Amino acid sequence: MYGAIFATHEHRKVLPELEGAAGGVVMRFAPNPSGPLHIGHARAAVLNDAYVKQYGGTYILRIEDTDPKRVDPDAYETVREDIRWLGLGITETVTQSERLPLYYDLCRQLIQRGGAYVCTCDTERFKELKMAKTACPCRDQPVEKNLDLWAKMLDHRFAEGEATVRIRTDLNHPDPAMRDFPAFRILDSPPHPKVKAHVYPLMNFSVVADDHLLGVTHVIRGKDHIANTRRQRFIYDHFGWKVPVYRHYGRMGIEGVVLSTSQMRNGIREGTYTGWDDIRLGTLRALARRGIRPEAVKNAVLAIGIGETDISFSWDNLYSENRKLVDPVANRYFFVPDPIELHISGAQSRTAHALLHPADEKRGVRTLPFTGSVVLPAAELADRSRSLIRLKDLFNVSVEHDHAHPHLTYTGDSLADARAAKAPIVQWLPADCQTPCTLRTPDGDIRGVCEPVVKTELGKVVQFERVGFAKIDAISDDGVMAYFTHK
RNA sequence: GCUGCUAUAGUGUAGACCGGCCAAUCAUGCGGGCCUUUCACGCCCGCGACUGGGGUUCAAAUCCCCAUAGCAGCACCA
Repeated sequence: MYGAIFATHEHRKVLPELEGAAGGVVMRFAPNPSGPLHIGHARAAVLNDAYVKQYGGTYILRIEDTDPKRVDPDAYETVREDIRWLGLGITETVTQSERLPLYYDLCRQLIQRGGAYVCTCDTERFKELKMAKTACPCRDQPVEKNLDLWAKMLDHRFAEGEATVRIRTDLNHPDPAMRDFPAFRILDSPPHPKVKAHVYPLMNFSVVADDHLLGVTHVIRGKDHIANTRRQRFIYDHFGWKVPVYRHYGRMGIEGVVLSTSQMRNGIREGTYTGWDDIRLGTLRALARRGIRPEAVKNAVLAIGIGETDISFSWDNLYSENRKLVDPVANRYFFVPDPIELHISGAQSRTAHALLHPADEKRGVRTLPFTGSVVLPAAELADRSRSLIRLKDLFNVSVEHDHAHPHLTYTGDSLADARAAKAPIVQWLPADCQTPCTLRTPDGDIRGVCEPVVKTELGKVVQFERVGFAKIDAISDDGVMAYFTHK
């Protein structure tokens, strides 16, 4: 009977079926190690994860680090941590920079098949030809020459920009983006942090190579990859490989936070942000720091699904998911923002007991010794029409405003009286039993005081009664630093 | 500009492939009520949408066409 109290009876929508998935799937999450994961990554990561769980199979983490310009050496570990936090069922991990020889070999095979050629044209020149649907001179070189040029590329006989491998597609393709797109490039700098190389595969090549080599059966990715899917099909066709099943979800707008890795990095360097977990950022670690549970992120993302429509991410929905998780477990405490200290006339000293959780008496109580004076939120006294206030778990007081100074007088213990008078029930703290507490919100810090026992909740999410949920972020001589989670 | 995708309440989502059971689902949000020593949780009630216009049909949110809007791609990034 008691077990039912916290049960959520909501039936979760299942994701739409994927064709050809009945016998199990092989899927992958393929981030680029340029920084920590954010909500946008979480969508791809969680959706793929959910399908692997739904059909059974393997879930590959593939680190796509084939662009040394966009690799942050720290991100290899950062990404792993974020994935661990999300609780993804990764069964295998591969790193593309360790697989360069594989791509080189496949490239040679593709050239032999006539599916690719080495182009030594100037970029701008090629672009003009492409727009004019005209072949560049390199396109008709014999296979032998292409193989020779490819060997020279690997031999570092070309400098950056002097040679590139292109996939032979269809120069008359109506979409210029499809026409003989590049597959390998030469990069003299920066050096790759993990491997010594100068010839790098471009995403469309390495992705096809790995999806095939790793046996990936289904790919869920954003619709910004639709053109890539189409390009990749040319490579599959050249090799005669089986194409995975693709699904492209729509663009997701996320308001109020910074998601751009470069913007975040600059902001951190310049001191605008305190770090990757600054609450103004949309990183998973920022959410974690604020007290958002990974399951809430998962649930919110699954509810969004894989629709192709562009959507805007709803913080309300995420908060709602998180509240369901956190409300049953968060202990309750008093936090008095903007406190003003007042003496209460006519009251005897006594000790108040307040439940740590209203639905679970067994968890016990907090004790608040009242000795004559209390602090109350200034906002509660701003309304001068209020004549009666109940201090939660203590007693009722009448309020009289003598000019700017409110005077409180004890009027009784009866909860019924307070209810009858429709008196607000507010949080308070004994004047001599409180700890400074800062509540950090996206709109700025709120200074106040909280119960001293909050110090025992370090790292946990609590609920400040009538204020909202907060994660206890740090304890110091200055008091408690709490991060506002949501109402 | 070229190529393509999408269009259901404030937000997200179901229904659309196989027209009728859809005067359109669920969640969130908002409003009201109940419960309650929190403005939390829970429960109840309510608000709120098929982008527009044509067409096909006995019947269209669902199929077709046009318009409009949004988005994506057109990188030697992923």
